[in-house]
Amino acid sequence: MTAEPDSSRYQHQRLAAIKAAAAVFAEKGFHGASTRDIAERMGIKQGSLYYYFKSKEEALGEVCLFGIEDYVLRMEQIAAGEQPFEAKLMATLTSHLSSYREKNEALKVYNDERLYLPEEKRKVLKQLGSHYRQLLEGMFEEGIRQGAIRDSIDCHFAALAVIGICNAWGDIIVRDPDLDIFDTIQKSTDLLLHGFSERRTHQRDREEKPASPPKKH
Amino acid sequence: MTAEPDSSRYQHQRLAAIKAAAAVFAEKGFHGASTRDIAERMGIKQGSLYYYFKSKEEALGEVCLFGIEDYVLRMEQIAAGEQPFEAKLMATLTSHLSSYREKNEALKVYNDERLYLPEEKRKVLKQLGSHYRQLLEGMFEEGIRQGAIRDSIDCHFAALAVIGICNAWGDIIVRDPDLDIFDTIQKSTDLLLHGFSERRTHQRDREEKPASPPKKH
DNA sequence: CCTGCATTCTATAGACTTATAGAATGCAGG
DNA sequence: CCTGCATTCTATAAGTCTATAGAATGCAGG
Repeated sequence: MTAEPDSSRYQHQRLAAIKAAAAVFAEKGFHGASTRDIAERMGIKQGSLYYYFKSKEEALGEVCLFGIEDYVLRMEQIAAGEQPFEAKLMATLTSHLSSYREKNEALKVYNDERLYLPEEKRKVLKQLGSHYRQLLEGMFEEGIRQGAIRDSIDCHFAALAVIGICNAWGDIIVRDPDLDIFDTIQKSTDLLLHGFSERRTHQRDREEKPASPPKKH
Repeated sequence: MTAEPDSSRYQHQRLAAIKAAAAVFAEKGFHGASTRDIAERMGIKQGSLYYYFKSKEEALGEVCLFGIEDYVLRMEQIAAGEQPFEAKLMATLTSHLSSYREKNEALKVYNDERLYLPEEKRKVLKQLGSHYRQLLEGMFEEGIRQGAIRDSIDCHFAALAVIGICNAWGDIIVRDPDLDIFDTIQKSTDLLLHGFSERRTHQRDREEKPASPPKKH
């Protein structure tokens, strides 16, 4: 161990391995990617990878965990905050879509490949995912109590819809590095809050937009 | 050819092969599935599969095509119709989500695995997909002209969002055969049209809900 | 019954993969 | 300099997979 008690070169290289695996799995899929691909991407030989992972499957597990762990954490902070519902929703989208840029491909791998993990590992991830969804559901329930959203909203449906939209944009974000995330976040938040329909009356708003005169056809 | 000019046993079996491949690819992914898996599912031996496909890749191409071809057709009919915007949107969701049930897994395979096809085949599919999106964009433009939706809507964004939501639900539909599709269609259409927000004024509506008093927190 | 054709089978070549074992390398500290 | 440990390498066993070749099967019509 030379110097630090535990986190010397090993920890650093293991993380590099996880990131390499994330990139390769995201591009070729778990089964389409070979351990040689991963090793080559981090500049070592295929066999050496097994110094860091017991198996290819373990690598997948680590990538998936890496992909969601702190994005669940961020969701907890958002949910616990004091902002009004609209701000929380936007913060959620911001956090979720930003993950797709920052963490590169690990979140995508979690979404697309986790089901190739053995039952046991999948259960742990499933709980994290369920927790995320429940936080979101709680946010919607709070929104209803506060009168920010309609009380006819099915919170379970709403949470799944938000997650679904985020992941749909995630797919696009990962493949198109030029997409303006912030624009997407704003438009998506607006869509989720207000829908496409012409609002045919003033809301309570006194906002930035000069409110283009509600021309009807 | 025994009887019919062309579509004797061969055509029938080839379709069976495409469906078997769709099921297996959907479950295990293109690379995770073997030609043996496909053959076994249709009750023949691995080598016999090559009587129907030149390669595993060709099978993937056929599955993807099978997955979208007539769902694009249905979209054309919807777009060309005379219904108001709201009805067209709902028809779109109905068509899209129903495809996930009817066509079993082929549409899912199109979504998840088509990028493993060689450039050339992918281009054909991409055009079909783009066409679908353009039809949807046209629907939104028409909706704006008719005053059904806000003219601030970005039609390109809107089309991608609708497709994204449909595919997100598709993932869930394929894995959960008990999900009530019709309920999902209705809630999703409502979400897309009106959003989650409390509408704080009478629209033109005279609907069922007695409009719970807009309590603020 | 025999011939011809469509369909399926068996067997296998050749390539590629995961995972392991044991050797090499290089650095840290005595 | 030498020893010990962490890290990486080489080589390979054992298995799987795609695709092909040629044989078997069974049916239709003469």
